[in-house]
Amino acid sequence: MKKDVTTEEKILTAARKVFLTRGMDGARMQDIADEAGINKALLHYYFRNKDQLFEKIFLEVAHAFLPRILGILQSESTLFEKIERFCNEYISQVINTPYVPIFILNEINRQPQAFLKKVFGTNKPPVEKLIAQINKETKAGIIKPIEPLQLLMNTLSLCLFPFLVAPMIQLVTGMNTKQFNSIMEKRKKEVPKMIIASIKK
Amino acid sequence: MKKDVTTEEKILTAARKVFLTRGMDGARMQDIADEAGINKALLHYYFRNKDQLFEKIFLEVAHAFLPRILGILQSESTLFEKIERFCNEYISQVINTPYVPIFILNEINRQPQAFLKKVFGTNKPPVEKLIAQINKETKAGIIKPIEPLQLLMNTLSLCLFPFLVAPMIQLVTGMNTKQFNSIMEKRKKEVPKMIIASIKK
DNA sequence: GTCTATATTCCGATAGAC
DNA sequence: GTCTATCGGAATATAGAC
Repeated sequence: MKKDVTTEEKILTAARKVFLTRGMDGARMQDIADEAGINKALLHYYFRNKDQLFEKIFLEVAHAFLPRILGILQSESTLFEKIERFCNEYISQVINTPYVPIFILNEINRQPQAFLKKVFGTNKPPVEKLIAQINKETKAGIIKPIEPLQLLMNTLSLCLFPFLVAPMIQLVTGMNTKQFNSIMEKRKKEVPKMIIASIKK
Repeated sequence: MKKDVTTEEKILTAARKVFLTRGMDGARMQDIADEAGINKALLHYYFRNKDQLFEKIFLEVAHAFLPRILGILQSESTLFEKIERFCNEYISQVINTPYVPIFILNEINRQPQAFLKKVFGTNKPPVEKLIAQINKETKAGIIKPIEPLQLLMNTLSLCLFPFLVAPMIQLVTGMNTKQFNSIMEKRKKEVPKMIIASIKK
């Protein structure tokens, strides 16, 4: 039995749920308290105010979500291998954290510069290495000429966008979450196939 | 000179801007009043309350954004032509209304069923015809077998997702809006090329 | 640490003069 | 139609008992 969850953990779990689904502006401290099975005062006892509680959740979520992308893209594999691994692992991950993409997206919109600093420090995300690789494989005649940014946008678009519109898709098609996820499982193979086909010589 | 903008128009313009960038929860009536150069009381004089003002903006924005998709997809063209026209026209449109996609996305998330009803009436979006066409062209041997939903997701993903992450892209690459838009201009040709290549026999 | 009760702030909405 | 002033409720935050 794991009955000894600390109050702090209960709060964080509840806050994660509420913030992810409602966003900073839409979330109410009362909702978080209810979800955690405690009262509002206790929230302030553990986390001074709403901003700090949100910050805690945001950093945790963002760090679990974003750097993982870069880890794969910076490895020593070939470009084709990277694309395959990325699509596969990232779709797996997002299946388990469905509300994260839109949450992150909204934070980027709310304050782009603060976002970048909080998530990557003062520096920008390190994609130079990947860009160099794309250019190198182009010159080597392995892939067709393509702007690295376009390739990156294609990959992220095809992996992430469906999750953003998942509620709509499920509503229109009548699918449940399980069925939707199995659609996304298929994309783990189809997306890299499509991308690689578009750049392979 | 077009100095005779009515107060109502000023309010609607201001409200559109504030709601699009901050969302329903994040928007303040005071912000809208400031943006319009009037005071709060006048907002309530013209539009009873915040909900009604939001509803007005939402319907206007959603109707300009969504049904246009279906218009193209329901026409009498071949599938390849539809894909080309859709990407071309939709990217053009979104270049002119950059905050709309994320705004729509958040509304879908806030209340999926209400959204569907408000935008498409009590019925669901009429995509049966398109699905039939895809299946027909598959049997005719024109395209490879593909689930219609996957094709639809691919197309929407590649057209829309880049706009959702535009703030981040601009921040990381140092591009301004004009430069970003020219990237999207290129995609008008590249995206349909990529999609068609993936299904052409 | 956890609660109840209360203070404080913010924001949508209304009253009423002009 | 437009304004200033103000109300009233909701949400965040604090005080203080246990």
